[in-house]
Amino acid sequence: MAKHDPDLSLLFHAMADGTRRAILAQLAEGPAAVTDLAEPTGLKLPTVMRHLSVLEEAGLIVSSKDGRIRTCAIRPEAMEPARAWIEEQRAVWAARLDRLDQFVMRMMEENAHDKAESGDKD
Amino acid sequence: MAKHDPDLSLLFHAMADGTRRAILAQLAEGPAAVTDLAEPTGLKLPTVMRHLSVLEEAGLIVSSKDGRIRTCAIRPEAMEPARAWIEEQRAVWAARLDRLDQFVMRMMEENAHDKAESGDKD
DNA sequence: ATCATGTTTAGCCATAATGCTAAGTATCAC
DNA sequence: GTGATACTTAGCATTATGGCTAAACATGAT
Repeated sequence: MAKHDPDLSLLFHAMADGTRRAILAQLAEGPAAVTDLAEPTGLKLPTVMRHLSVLEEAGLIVSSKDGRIRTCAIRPEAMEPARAWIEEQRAVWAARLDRLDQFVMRMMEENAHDKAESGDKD
Repeated sequence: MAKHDPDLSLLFHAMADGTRRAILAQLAEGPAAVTDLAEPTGLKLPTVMRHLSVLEEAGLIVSSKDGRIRTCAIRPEAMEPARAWIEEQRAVWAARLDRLDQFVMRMMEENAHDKAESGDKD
């Protein structure tokens, strides 16, 4: 339970941009070259390059160069920590609700006992 | 399939900060007042207030004021779109792998046929 | 060798994000 | 009312982000 998890911050930050999510979505369909990734965004190449390096530093993609073409590929397993963190919050919250539930149940039972002791004839 | 999904950007951006994730984790255990949320962070109140408003604008928390105390509570269902987006990327990627699989299978079959036609005697 | 193609680097600009302090407002306790 | 408590607002400094252009570099085609 690290208080500051830089990996998670990098991950979420990488996914927090619409352009980068579009790039990831495109790469989910298959590897692509930098130019092919840039075209649908309508942005200039250097700008796209920067997005790509953010994605790569977050571990969400890998890339390799063959000749003058750099091919990028998604690494879907890199999203797992993000998914897991979200899941854990849900789990903690659910556990708390369970405790609340049990608490309420106990209160209701005790209340029933009290009523029974003080006379159930009403 | 909106190209630019501002909600998702807000969500991921809100979760991209360690302090905010710590606050969410604390709130998963139960509602808390602003001061109680500020204390473990070591940050000043105005700074924490800002983090809280980022979380609230993303829909991740709600808050209400009773007297001079503002109580914040998590809204775990707000994380669902983020979880769903991650899940969809995985699904698209998995579907692509399936297609690749089938492609390879077909290639292998055709290759087998070719060999059979041109003579299967080794 | 020359030229087109596909990045890559460097540097600039505008805006947004994260922290702070100082001063304000509202409520509760006396 | 006075003072303490719990935010809230305003404003400022620093750094990060997201876009651009212009120029460099590397490779493939002629």
